[in-house]
Amino acid sequence: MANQDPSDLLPLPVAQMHILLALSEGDKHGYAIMKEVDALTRGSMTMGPGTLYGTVKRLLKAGLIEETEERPDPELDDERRRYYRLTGFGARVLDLEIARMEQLADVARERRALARRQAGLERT
Amino acid sequence: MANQDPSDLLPLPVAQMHILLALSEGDKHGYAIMKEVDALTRGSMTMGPGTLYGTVKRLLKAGLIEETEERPDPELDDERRRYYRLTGFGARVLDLEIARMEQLADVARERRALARRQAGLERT
DNA sequence: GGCAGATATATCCGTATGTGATATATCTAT
DNA sequence: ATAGATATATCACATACGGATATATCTGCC
Repeated sequence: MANQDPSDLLPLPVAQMHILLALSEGDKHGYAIMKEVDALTRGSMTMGPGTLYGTVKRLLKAGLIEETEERPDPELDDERRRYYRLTGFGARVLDLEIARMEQLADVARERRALARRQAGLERT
Repeated sequence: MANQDPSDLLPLPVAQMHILLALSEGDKHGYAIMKEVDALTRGSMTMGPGTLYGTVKRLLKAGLIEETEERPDPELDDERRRYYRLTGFGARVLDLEIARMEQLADVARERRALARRQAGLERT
């Protein structure tokens, strides 16, 4: 799969970003990812099954995540589940995406503050 | 156009976000927006004409931006240009999107730091 | 005047991404 | 046993993105 330059994948589509983020906490199965995203965004972003399973497929293909055979405590397991794990490459991409968002948000906040100040002055 | 709840539009597609951000500095015409995005992202994101004009159309339709008849100094003008301006609604959406990105980036950074710490401990 | 290259807008089309609906099946608790 | 949550998967439609192409004007230069 000749892992290319991780920055080629930026900006990361939102759904991909959220899934990688959910997996950064530890291995998770699909349904758990869905609920995690829900919780993390306080319900302001609801990821349905269509988005989830479609995006997971893309992430696997791109090598950002991988399926793992490791199962938790068999007592707690549910054999229907398929667990996923962030790859090293996926983690690098996620870190870059976080940096991109921070940088963009910083610039944006500064600009908006300036614009508001100017709008205020105009009224004089 | 019955301006709905601005948070309904989140998360904002990347191209839309970048265009709104470019316009937050002041009115701009399409080509100038393209170059601004290029500059702002240090070339890591290049917005071609397809993305630009298509996205502008969507933003107009959604009422986030509007075309303005105001032209700068006619000496500096170029009659081919079409100028766009951020609407009040667009500004609100942009602010919400910035907040969303910041919040997400914060959570993400925290999680990644934690994950790295745990990866370090495992090696002991 | 004429040419080259940058500026400027616009559309087309293929691909990527996102989302609701539907389906199927298993698990859990009552 | 049966209801509702859990779990995965696919389909079809809609939206988003990006390269290519087209057309025309402007600007600087010789």
